[in-house]
Amino acid sequence: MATTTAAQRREQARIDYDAFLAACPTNHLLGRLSDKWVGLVVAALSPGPMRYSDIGRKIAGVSPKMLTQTLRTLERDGIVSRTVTPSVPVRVDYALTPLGRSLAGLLTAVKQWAETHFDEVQEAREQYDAENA
Amino acid sequence: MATTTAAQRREQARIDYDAFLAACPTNHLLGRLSDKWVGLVVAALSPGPMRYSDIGRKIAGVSPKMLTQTLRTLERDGIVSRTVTPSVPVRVDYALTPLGRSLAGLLTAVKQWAETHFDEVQEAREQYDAENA
DNA sequence: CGGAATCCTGTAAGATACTG
DNA sequence: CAGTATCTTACAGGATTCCG
Repeated sequence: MATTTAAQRREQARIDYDAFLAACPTNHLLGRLSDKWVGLVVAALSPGPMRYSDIGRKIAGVSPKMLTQTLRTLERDGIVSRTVTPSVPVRVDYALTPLGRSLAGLLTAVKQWAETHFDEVQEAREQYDAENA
Repeated sequence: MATTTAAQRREQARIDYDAFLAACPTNHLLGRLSDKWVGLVVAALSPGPMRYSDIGRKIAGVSPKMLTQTLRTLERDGIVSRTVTPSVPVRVDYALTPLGRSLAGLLTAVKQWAETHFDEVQEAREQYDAENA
């Protein structure tokens, strides 16, 4: 009998499941939204277009690497647009696309849910922590 | 003049910002939602209560460690309830709380957004990849 | 100014084995 | 059955430095 019993079967299942998850739009979107900086960048860009370093200043604490990385993936997904103005010092503006504004609306919905139920979560936590002294 | 110019200033800003983010309900919720397994567990529990190993079997590819960890944090946040029945082999049931069902509703909203705009994202990506051969 | 390339490190996921 | 304890990796995130 093969020794493939517990571990290998689960590993295979995980591979299949990862593929399934990668193909799942919802899961993918959640991964995107949950990214530490994505929410902040979208929020920063909501009022209007901004330059690279303005975003960096507004977000305060982001390294250039992460800012670029975040903006790149958002640009690739059609969430933000990138406009280069080849003046003497280069000028690059970022703005939300229509799709990006739609995403901002979704974030607003999440925000409202969070604000509505935040105290319930807090209460549940305090109770849980009290019970598990 | 002090040598604290670029790096240290940003580090300080990051500390402040981390505190700000930790206190932000929206950001915190996003972090929770984005957790790889949370969405799956909530989805698995949506139809009704389930036992520990049933969830593990349904999710397929989750290690006992991650399953327990996920369930614990969800329980602490008041998203799921944990019921122990001290029979001969112990039996533990997990179920969504009202708050958990509310969260499931939010996930549904996210899902709908994802399904609605997924093709736009796909298109944007293909175009982006084509331009950056 | 707006990035790209490189290296380094902390965290956290996962495998594995064991317990009440 | 329902976990816990431990170990090991992988990779995201950040500092730093240099280029167009």
